[in-house]
Amino acid sequence: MEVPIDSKPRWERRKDARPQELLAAALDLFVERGFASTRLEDVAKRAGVSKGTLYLYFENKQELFKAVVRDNIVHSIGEAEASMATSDASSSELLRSMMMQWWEEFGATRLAGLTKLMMAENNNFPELAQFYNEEVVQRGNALIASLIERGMRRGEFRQVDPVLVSAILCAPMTMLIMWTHSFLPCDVNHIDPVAYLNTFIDMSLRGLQLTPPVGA
Amino acid sequence: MEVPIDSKPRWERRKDARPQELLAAALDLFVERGFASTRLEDVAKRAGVSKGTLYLYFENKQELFKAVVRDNIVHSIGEAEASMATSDASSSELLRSMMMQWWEEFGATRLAGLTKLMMAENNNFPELAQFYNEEVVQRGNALIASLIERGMRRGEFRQVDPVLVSAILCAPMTMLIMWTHSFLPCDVNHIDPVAYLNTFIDMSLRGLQLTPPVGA
Amino acid sequence: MEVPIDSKPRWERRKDARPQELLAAALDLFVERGFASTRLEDVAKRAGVSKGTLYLYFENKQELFKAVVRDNIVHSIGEAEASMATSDASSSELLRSMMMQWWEEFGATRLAGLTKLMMAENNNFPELAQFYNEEVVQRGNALIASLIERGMRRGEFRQVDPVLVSAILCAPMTMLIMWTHSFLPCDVNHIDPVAYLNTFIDMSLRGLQLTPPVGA
Amino acid sequence: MEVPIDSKPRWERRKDARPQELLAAALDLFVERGFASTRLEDVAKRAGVSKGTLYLYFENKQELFKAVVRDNIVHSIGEAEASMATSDASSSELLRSMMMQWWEEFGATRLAGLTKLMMAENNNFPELAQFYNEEVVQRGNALIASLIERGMRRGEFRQVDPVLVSAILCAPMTMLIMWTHSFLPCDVNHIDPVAYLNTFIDMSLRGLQLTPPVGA
DNA sequence: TATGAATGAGACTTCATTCAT
DNA sequence: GATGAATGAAGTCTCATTCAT
Repeated sequence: MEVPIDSKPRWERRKDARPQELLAAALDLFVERGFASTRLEDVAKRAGVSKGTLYLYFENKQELFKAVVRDNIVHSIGEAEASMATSDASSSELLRSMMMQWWEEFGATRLAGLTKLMMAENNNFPELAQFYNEEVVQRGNALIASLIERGMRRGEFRQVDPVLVSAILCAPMTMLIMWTHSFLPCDVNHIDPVAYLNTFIDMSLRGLQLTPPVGA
Repeated sequence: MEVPIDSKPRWERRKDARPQELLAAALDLFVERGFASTRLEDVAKRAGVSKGTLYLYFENKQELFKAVVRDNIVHSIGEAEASMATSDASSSELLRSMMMQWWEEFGATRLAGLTKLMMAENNNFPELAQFYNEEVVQRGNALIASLIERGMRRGEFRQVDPVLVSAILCAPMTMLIMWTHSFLPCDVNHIDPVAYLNTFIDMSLRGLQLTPPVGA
Repeated sequence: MEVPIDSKPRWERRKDARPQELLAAALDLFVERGFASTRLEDVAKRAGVSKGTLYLYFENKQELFKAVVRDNIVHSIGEAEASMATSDASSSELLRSMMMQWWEEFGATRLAGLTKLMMAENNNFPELAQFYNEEVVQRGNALIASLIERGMRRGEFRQVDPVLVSAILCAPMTMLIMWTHSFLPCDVNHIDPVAYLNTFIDMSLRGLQLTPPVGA
Repeated sequence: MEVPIDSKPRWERRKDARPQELLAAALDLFVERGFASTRLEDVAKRAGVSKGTLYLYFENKQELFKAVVRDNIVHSIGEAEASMATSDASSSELLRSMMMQWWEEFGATRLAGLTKLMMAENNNFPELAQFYNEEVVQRGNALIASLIERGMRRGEFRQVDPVLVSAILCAPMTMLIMWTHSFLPCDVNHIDPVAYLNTFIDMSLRGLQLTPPVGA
């Protein structure tokens, strides 16, 4: 890493690398201990810098957290939005593939700890809660809602309230994270996340299908 | 209460009027502000005693928290178990009525704050998390699972994995609580809980119905 | 001091004494080092208590300072207002006696350090500046202005703008303090404050007299 | 400049364009915010250099401060001394015109901020206080004192102590600066400086007049 | 039992100063 | 000479916990 690839002096390239090192250290500790219990001194120490250096890059603790969220979550929502816009799969398949991909690339990773963190501490940090709600929750819901609308528009899904249904579809995914990060350690009946998701998607797609089953 | 006298943990043995007042005050504040942000001075003030008195009954803040959870959480589930056993309604109707009743009698009340609290703080209280998982999560899931099995047995529901489906059915209910106690204050698209539940139940019942829709 | 005169336990009477001990310590240090340079830990140490104890009695550093000002300055302005209201001396004599008394009881004492402090640091602490301006500067000026008006009303002084003149009359007194607390240590031509004040009062009274001197 | 090359203090020897830019920037910020609240980073930024560069020219913050005072304050007094020596106006008129001119050319300008600054921060810099006292305060007072003596010599003023009176005459002028730079922002009863000065000069000249008013 | 004054460790944040480049 | 990233001491404020009464 420290090999001088370009003409910049080492300490200047250092400046470019610093924020990422700090964000990585902060992500680790926020996920591990939560927001309030994470001490900035520890973040700095893990990144191999001093306390004061943090403040060269982030105005304060909350801004550091926002930067972590932006760098890790907000960014990938954009990609999902883009990929949905260009897909020509059936809405059922699209819903399934997006959910499974979301699980692989987010829910099953360390990043999901940020979701758990926000659910746990948002009441104590209203500004963070608002930020997260706007940048993540609302956008995530909107993405799913637009997928529902796509399915209805294309005659694949029956008519439903896309806002309510997207909230319903997001709930088990969030819960999966909460379980993983909360009760999993003490849960003897481990639920297999992939089986859970597949079962849920099956059930949801049946529930969304155009022609109601006989006798409903 | 149901526990033999000698097996009671020490914190429970001293129970008389005073500790109950403290627990009530602590419940209010923990639900309102979370664990870390609740100051013992405020708990004492609300209970009308001095800060020092708290320490006569609870060794420290964590023990107070544990006592609050233990004292409040287990009660409702037994009733639900009993009422299900005696019902002769269709499983669809039973599922719907139990969920709506659960919302009215638990989800919409202050007690639901304990669910949010447990989800938020369980990492800090592993022992408590296990207790909660066993006494609440598992029993709640088992109750729903037995309802699914009842429906399958009676030919009302198609064959599914009752454990997975019960986890799926519980998720939106828990999420409803999390939203109510977390992002609701800053969420502009307020979701009506009853509409949400009804939509979810409709969708789930369709997804559980015996005859799959044409073309599925 | 600690002899139990009344029925209160010793530590409880301590609570009554504390604020005064803290205010005394704070006055010492504020005067000696200024507002910004005074560390609360030092105030606490001088009062023989711990850092945290300060916060039992004063919300923060600024409130502590305000309390010091209230306890030492605001309070004595009230007395001066009262004593002026009841005096039947000539306005000239009243002006002179009030000024000399002010010097003895305030300007020449340690308290005057608070005036110097406020002039020095008000720009950095706008809230304190406003407080001091309203509670001390304005009230002090108003007191002198009302004395001017008294003199004009009783035909002792010529017609002047009482607001401007009171500002003028206050200026040398304040400057006396600034000198005493600023350049005195290095000023070789020490000015005798009493002579200075008398000269100033003589000059001012001549300047205020009803009949202008011949040839003016 | 007028000093022989070798006797210049080291900091002065390096003077070229850069230090002047730094001093100008420092003057701005010291006047605006005071000593303690001025951040060297801001000084550097305003001068268009980096923080480190400051330390090439000034040993530390205090030395920078001293340099600013030396560089800005001493100049004007010499001019006033010269202009008084050549005037043949009446001493009353001379006093009035010098005071008004002083206000226009110094008191009302940004430079006056240095006076306020010196009064505010001198306790933290005893060496600087002495310098300022000798070079500014004493010389200013002596100038006014010689004007009083001129008036007495020419039979225009009654016999007074010129040292005391000059101190008295300087006080409101300094106070005018202190007010302008201190409480003006929060003072609702804004005093017009020119009116204030005129009132003060009127009053003082009456107080200095040869023939005492009838009944004094 | 009950009180509540007192404690003191600990967290965030600022900024003068240094130093490798 | 010039840079600007990095440092770390210092200061305010909080609050769980203790203990003399």
